[in-house]
Amino acid sequence: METILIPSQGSLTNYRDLLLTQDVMAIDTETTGLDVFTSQLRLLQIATYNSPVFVIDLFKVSIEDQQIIKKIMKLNNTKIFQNAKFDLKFLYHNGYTVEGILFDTMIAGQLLRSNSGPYRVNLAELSKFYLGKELNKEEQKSDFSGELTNSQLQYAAKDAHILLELREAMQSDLRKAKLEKIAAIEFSCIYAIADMELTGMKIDEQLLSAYTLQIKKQVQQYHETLDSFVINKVVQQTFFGIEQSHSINFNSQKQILTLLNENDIFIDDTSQASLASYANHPLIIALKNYRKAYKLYGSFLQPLPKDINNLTGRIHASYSQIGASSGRMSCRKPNMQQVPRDKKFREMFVPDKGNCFIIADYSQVELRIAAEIANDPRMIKAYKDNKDLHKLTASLITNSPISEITKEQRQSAKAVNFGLIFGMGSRGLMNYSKDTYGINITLEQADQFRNEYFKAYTGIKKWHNNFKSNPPTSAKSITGRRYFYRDTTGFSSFCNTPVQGSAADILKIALGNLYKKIKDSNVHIVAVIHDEIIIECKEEIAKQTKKTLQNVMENAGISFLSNVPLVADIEIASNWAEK
DNA sequence: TCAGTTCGCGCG
DNA sequence: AAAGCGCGCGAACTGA
Repeated sequence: METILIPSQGSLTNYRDLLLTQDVMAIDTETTGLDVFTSQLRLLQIATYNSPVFVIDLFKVSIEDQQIIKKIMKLNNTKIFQNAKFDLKFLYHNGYTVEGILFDTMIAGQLLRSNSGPYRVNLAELSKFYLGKELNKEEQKSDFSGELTNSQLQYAAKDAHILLELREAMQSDLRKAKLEKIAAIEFSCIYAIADMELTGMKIDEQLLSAYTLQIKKQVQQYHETLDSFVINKVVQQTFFGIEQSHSINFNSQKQILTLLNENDIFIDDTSQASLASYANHPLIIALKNYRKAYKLYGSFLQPLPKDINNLTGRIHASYSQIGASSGRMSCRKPNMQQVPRDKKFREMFVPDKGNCFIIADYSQVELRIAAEIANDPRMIKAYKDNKDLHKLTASLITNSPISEITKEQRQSAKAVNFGLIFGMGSRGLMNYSKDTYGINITLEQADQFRNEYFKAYTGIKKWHNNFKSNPPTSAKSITGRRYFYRDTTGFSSFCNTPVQGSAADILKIALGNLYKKIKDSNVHIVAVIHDEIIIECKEEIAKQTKKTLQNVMENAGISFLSNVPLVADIEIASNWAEK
């Protein structure tokens, strides 16, 4: 492997034509740290098939060469990265716009991962597994902020160079496994995700601190209420000796259980399901209130300030593109996918001045997909006719006309639809009804519900029966994403995984297509929550952007769903709560 | 003492 | 035979 160090061994201007005519290039970067806002982009390595690897020191590169790099990055060719999101964020943040078709070896590794495949998808592991080559990882964590050693430069070049070979091996495996479609989908939305993380989401800090204070008080209040139920004051042994405590730890399930016993409540654990049997007991009510308030305070409000970036004043959450085995994304620091629905929480998330949000989510996308996959005639017809499936289900299980279905009945049917399709049993249904709606039904009634349900939805019933008689060892989503089940995987997972995964596939198609339409404008994706996309743009272009988003989302399933239409509910909003 | 696990619960 | 699924996070708990 030959290398050319820029600028010490020459200028890119000497290789201009060569570089600008490459159909395929592998790209890697070295940075002084992991955080794009506080670290610097130091090295850019470009490997191609018919030239040495260019290792460019961006601290020292000339203006002319910077211009050439910009042109290279904008080439509409195939660009190979290992974890492209990381490099893309740094490149964009440093003024290098990247275009072209991506091939991400990390994402490919995750898609190809099987029972026999590598569990980890770092470059060394992929190289070992797909090429049988050991990669020295010694230099990976080295410091790239000062003078660079020869070996640092060599390893940097090697990391880019190996990607060319790796892509060939992985592409062939993707083809063999019929994973090319889903790979193209995953690759297409990396740009969107990188842009989303870089853009971040603004939070109104004054609202945050005011609300934090308010909930903190609430926690104290409920704590005092709980205190009043404590009969035997607890003596706590601490590291420093014995301390008389006037209270018990209400976060401790063990201590809570003791407290419940003292108040003549005898249950096995303190989960919501167990508490439900005593739903009207003042102690249980107090406990539920306390837990709710404490959860809001401890899990969301109190830790949130540390996730606000000092430099941008925004929240730049970190998404894991294939975070769930189903194919869904996951999100952390903070997890934007679990921000409470309470108005007070979501209204803290706001666009910049002069901007607005456009918030869109798919209407019942998983049920639509289940209808398609299970090929259920009644469900398909309902969706084709744009009927309300929840009302239909309510009508079927209560044996009353759709026109007489109450709001509450529809709401319950919603849970029934989701629960029963994904394998919930009668007992589960009974508990769910009790926990969620406070509706006490007997096991027999739940059983009756279930029977009526499957009498109505014959396709779903057949689909289920097939899993029962022939438990699968693997499965695929509508785009061909693969699932390999363990021996312990059960019936409900067979029902759920391909449906949840197909919904994720469709959302990712939408993301990829959306990015193509907005990349050259000042429109940015700021959050994605499973079936929901939030974008931020100037108020003046809100209406047309809304149209774009809606079209992209509703058309995303066209090549994979032939029997059910997709519907996106969409709103222009001045904060996240307005939906 | 501390890393790893479990519970409970927020979201879809 | 019976069975909703997928995450991340904080706090408590466990085990060596």
